[in-house]
Amino acid sequence: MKTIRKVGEVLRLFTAAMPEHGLSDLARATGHSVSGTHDLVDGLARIGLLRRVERGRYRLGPLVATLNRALQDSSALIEAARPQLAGLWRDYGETVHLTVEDHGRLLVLDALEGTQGLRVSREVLGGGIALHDCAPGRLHLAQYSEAQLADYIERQPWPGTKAREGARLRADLEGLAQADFAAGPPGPEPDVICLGAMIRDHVAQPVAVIAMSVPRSRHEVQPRAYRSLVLGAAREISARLGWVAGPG
Amino acid sequence: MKTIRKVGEVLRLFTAAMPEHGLSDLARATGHSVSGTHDLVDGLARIGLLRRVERGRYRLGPLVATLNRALQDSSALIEAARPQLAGLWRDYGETVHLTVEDHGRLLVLDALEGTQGLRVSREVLGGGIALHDCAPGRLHLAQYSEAQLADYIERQPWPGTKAREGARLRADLEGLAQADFAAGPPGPEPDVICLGAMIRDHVAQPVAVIAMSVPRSRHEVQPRAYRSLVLGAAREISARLGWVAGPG
DNA sequence: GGATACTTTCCGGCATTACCGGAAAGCTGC
DNA sequence: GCAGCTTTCCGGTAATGCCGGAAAGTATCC
Repeated sequence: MKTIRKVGEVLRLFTAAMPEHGLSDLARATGHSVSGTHDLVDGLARIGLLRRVERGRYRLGPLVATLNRALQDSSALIEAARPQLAGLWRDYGETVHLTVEDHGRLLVLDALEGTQGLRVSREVLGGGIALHDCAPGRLHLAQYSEAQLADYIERQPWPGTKAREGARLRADLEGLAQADFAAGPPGPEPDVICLGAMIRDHVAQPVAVIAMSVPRSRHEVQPRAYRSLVLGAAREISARLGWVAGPG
Repeated sequence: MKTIRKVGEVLRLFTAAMPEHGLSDLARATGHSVSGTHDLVDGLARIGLLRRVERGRYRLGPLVATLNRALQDSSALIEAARPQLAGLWRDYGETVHLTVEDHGRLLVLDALEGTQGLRVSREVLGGGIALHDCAPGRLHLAQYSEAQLADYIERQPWPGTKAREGARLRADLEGLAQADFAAGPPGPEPDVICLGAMIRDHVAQPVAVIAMSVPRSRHEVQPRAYRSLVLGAAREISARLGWVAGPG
């Protein structure tokens, strides 16, 4: 894509030492015509990668900061969650994940595999597992609007009637949005229990799920303790992101 | 530019909550064909605005961080210099500038105009003043290689022979590179003295010039004091940028 | 292992767009 | 007011982007 190559050429001319460039400077530096370069930088200014600071002079624009914030924030979310993930992993030796929802699928941002002899694989939430097939995914689905959920159900390759499966899923999701917690076997793994708790940001928006996956045999011994651990870790992370617990 | 508009569309889909996207997700979200979207994201990956993390999945790429660093660093340079600029301005009430060199011209990154009744305008270093016409500019020229200087001289619209003017300029620049200081009237302003000192970074590279502009009548009273002030401010800023004074 | 289903990758033809020349406009200096 | 330079604007044309469809890759199911 020649145009995109030119975009790269032009953007790279903006450095800390040379934060501002005139039009003819850019044309000369890239070897293109002035009017062609004008069309290009005007286009970049329209999308926000550049901004025009005075007649014919340009600097890097707000989209750069926005994209970098997205880059940093996703890193920031991982950084914010890391202490609790590492804490659970160190103290309990179980497999832990940090997940977000991405177009109807689960995306793992961070994962630490358990250290005990009998452990759950970190891949248990990998490979594009369907949201409804795991506790973190059901928590994400619990945040969906009715329209989003209907669309999700419509796109599932279910045998039998979708209406029935959909009703069953809706029943499953009932209450999860408020409890901010879900637990159950992931996918076709009856001997694993995966517990997930919702992480919220400074405006109480759900942003991610922290999950712990445990062999059922260990979970059965003290299931309420596991629930408290995971919920507690999620609250600590949410607090770090600016969430303030309400009266509820 | 339709391609650039698409670039903006696609890049904006990458957020902290959705840092990774598959190809068909991007195509669906933008309404373009899968193969067309593939061409586009492949192009963006080649220039570094995106990066391919696994087959058909993309995240924001290193050029975003690089451009943001350029955005931040130019801000960082202004931030690093601001205390000294503000200090000189507050303590002495004279006009101060922070400048960089930009394709054979002086670029003002920051400026504070003097507060006394008789003051030098902040515009004195504005309007694309030629480098050789002011002290900060001559300091920038002093860092030029012989080839760069020859080219600069060649491009000057001087009456009379360029050889003569060029020789005169070279004589002017002699020693500035080592002294890291220059002073003199800017442009056609015999009643103003502009003093400039070079700011260096952590690898001793010249990055900017701090300049103070003073009515000649005040400069004449204690010229060496002004020189020390400006050089001292430059050293403090350089130290903040990681420069370590050598034995020289 | 083969079939199925889906996504991604690749490639060439064609419609669309980017590119540029040149005119008009803007700005500065004399 | 003129000269010299840069930027802005616009339309014609050549180059490129866009996409359809085939091939390749991957995962799941039987």
